[in-house]
Formats: sequence, structure tokens, C-alpha cells
Amino acid sequence: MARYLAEPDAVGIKFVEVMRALADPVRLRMLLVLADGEYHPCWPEEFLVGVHKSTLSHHFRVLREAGITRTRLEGRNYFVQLRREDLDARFPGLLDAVLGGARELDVTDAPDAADV
Amino acid sequence: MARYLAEPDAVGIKFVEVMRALADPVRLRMLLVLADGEYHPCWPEEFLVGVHKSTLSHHFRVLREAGITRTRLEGRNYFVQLRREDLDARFPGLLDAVLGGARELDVTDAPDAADV
DNA sequence: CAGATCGTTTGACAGTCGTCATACTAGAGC
DNA sequence: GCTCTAGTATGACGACTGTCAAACGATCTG
Repeated sequence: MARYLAEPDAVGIKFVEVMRALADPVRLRMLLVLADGEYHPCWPEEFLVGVHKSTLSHHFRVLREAGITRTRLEGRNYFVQLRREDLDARFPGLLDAVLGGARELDVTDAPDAADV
Repeated sequence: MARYLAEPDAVGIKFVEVMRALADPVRLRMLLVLADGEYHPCWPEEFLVGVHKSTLSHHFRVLREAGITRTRLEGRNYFVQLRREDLDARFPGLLDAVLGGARELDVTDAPDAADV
């Protein structure tokens, strides 16, 4: 029953696309959440604050089409996971480095935390 | 005599800006060239093929303002170098990972190399 | 000093991106 | 079978980006 949404195969992952997918604050935060748990029950209300559902869906699609995530559809539930192995195989060290950088973003993008 | 063009200090380097600056095929190729030699005599005619001078200048500015490169101006000569130390200190492993990924791009972005 | 050169800056333009609102689709539960 | 629900798809809109062209500024050379 579990269907998988369309995604590029490992060798089809293009570096520039990965970089572009990762060059967005919202998607970086999504990446952080995805990195925490393996699979993630999708779209909890507080997955991201202040982002419209359709916008979120759009970002998930960008991540998936870039080859960064895999989306499994079971019945009405969507599960998204990072494609760690594929990513690490194609671009060693990239994912970890990006996750590290994204973590600092979590701090700096709070509006009030700026220029204190 | 050597002036330096404006650039963010090490702590002012924002991760998202770095990612955005690196999410462009032209700039990734520039990064590769910059990674080769420390300093690089600027704008050799064949630095990049098929890119206008002003476009190149624009890309160098993006890289510089993101904190990725440092530009020194000596007389009429511009020298650009990677800010390896600052980058490695702020985002360990990122630069190397990106350089690795950019290297594959060198192969795949040749128009004729695609889908053969 | 005048001319040439090299890179920058500015302006314009087309294409892309992120966002939201709305409509749509497919599974779940009664 | 009908309704409810969760996420997707589409359309629209403003903002940003990459590109080129042309003008500008500063420096070296005669």
C-alpha cells in the first residue's frame, strides 16, 4: 500500500539543485526537524510556525525533487525522511556540514535575537 | 596601497547567505578556480566562458558580501581569495563538501555530456 | 596631461521563487 | 455510499535574481 512520491534516483541528484533546495531558511529548518527523527509524521500543526500548508507542501516538494528527502504515502499519512545514505554517498560531508550551519540559524533567525 | 573591498567580519557571516551564494552554477565554478590557487589574478579572459564582465563582477560581489571571498585591490589589479579560515571556523566541513560537489558539476554541466 | 584599460556601477528586462488563497483528490470512518 | 479530513495542485502576485548593455571611475602608460 505504501506508495512513494516521485524522486530522482541517487545518481540523478544534481549538486546545484541540492544547494538551491538548501538555500532557504524555511527548508533549512525543515531539514533540522527531519534530521532529528528518522521518519516524521507529517505536518503536525507546529511543524513550522507561520507558514501556510500549501507553502509547506511546496517546500517538501522542492526537497524531494532535489533528492534530499523521500516521501512515503501510507493511506492518508505522509512520512518524510532524509536520504542520508544517498546524499552522503554523492556528496560526502555536505549534509552534516549543512545541518551544523542550519543549527546556528535556529538561533539567529529569531527576530528579537537580532542586533541586541 | 592595498585596499580591501567591503566584506562581513567572520561572525557576521550568515549561513543562509553563504548557501544562497553557493547555490549558483557560475559561482560554484568560480569557487573551484579560487580553491585552486590561493590568490588569483583577476578576470583572466578565460576565467569563465560566456559570461559578461559585469555579470562576473556581480557574482564576485555576491561571494564577497556573503563572506566567502576577500578581494584586495592593488593599484589596478584585483586579487580574490577564499576566506577558508573564517568559513571553516564558522561552518566546519562545509567548504570542502561544497568543493567536492562542485567538482562533479564541472563534468555534468557540459551541455553535450548530458543524457548520453 | 591625455589616452587607454580594467573592473565597477547603474539601469533594464526576463525568468524564477516564495507565499498565499482556493479548488481538488483520495483515503478513513460512520 | 456519504462526509470529513489531510495534503496536493493550480493560479496569482510581489519580490528577487542573473544577465547584458552602457556609462563611469580610477589607474597605468606614453
